Amino acid sequence: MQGTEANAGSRRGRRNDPDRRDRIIDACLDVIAESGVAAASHRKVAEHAGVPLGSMTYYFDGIDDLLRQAFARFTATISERFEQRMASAHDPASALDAVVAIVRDDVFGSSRELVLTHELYTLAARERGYRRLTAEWMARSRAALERYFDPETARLLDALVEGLTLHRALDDEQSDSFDIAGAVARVIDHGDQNR
Amino acid sequence: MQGTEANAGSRRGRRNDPDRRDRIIDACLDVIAESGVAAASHRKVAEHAGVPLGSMTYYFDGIDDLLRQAFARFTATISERFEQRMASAHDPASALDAVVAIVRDDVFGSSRELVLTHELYTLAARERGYRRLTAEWMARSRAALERYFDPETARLLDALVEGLTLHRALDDEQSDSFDIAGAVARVIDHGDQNR
DNA sequence: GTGATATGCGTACACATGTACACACTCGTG
DNA sequence: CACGAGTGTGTACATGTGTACGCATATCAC
Repeated sequence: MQGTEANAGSRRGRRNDPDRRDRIIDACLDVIAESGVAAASHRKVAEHAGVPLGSMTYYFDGIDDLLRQAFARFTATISERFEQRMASAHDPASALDAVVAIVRDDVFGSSRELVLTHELYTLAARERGYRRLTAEWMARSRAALERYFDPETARLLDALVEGLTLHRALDDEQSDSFDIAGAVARVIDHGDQNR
Repeated sequence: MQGTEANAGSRRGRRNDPDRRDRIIDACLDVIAESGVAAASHRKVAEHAGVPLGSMTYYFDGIDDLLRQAFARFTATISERFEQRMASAHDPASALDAVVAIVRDDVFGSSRELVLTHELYTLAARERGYRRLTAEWMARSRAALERYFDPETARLLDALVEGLTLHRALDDEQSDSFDIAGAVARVIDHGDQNR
């Protein structure tokens, strides 16, 4: 149905020059962040990446493939960074600090990641394929949190972070003065933070 | 720049038959829920609503106008329902029950509202015009919560609900067994619930 | 040098889109 | 009955889209 030839995937050229592939994926994420998934056309991405249009279908099996790979890279990058930051913590208290710092950076940092995240969420809310990506992402961040908190607290923390980020993103003013650390502490204080 | 004629808005016909307008908006939301904002074209919405293509530009000033009005109706509907449910509560405890019930319904109910919400969030994350909509929406739900909880708790609750909904939407399994009531209570118990 | 083979790209094509605009049609007024 | 203003629609057009495919170019064995 969707592969035009049965053996196309593995035979049609070795797909050299991974640098170029990477550049295309990066450009794709840039375009999505700037103008949305809907605007991420072969032509626009190609122009942004400085590659000819023909390269698009050469390096990727259609635009769906490109989008999927772009978001896969995005979630991988974010997850890695999250795990790195969490790994530098050595007890629940410093883990909390790390969480707060991450929220801060996601919130005050460039809106690029925020927009990309929402674009992915939207795709995931409708298509199961992308939901695999978001589910894995969430699982990884929960796992990182569970090194310092019990599972229920970890889940709650994760949800809270998500919600706070959302609120900040969708409300222009208002949230500036919000005390992130206090909110997080309030969720934690109550529970029994173990291990 | 974007109005073709200066007086177009108020003069070009009285735009009768509001029923038809409404039907188009409903159809638009249906299409968005089913296939996303990107797929909500004049033609598809027209077909879905059972109106000719020409009606699209007749009743709305282009597709942006249609989308904006569709989402405006969506947020208004949701907000009203939320306020109604919250109004039926008479003390913090029953208000909590109402919140839990709403989360349940949003989570287990049809995915339509969930998908629409994400589509709107995505738009809002990138365009200020839609952010006005989401900001107002959030303000209304916070105000409803503040009838029973102090502002900080209300904000936290709101964020938590948002986060939980998100998690449930983006993770196929896993969240089934999650204890919503417990999570909400945990946020509340700690704080001083006043008024 | 000479051919062969894999790599990469320019281009064309069928199709979908938003929107404008000329045309029917209705209906109330004289 | 005549007619004219206003309501609503069919259609055409310019533009942008994904993708296939024929052709150029580089690389390498001999």
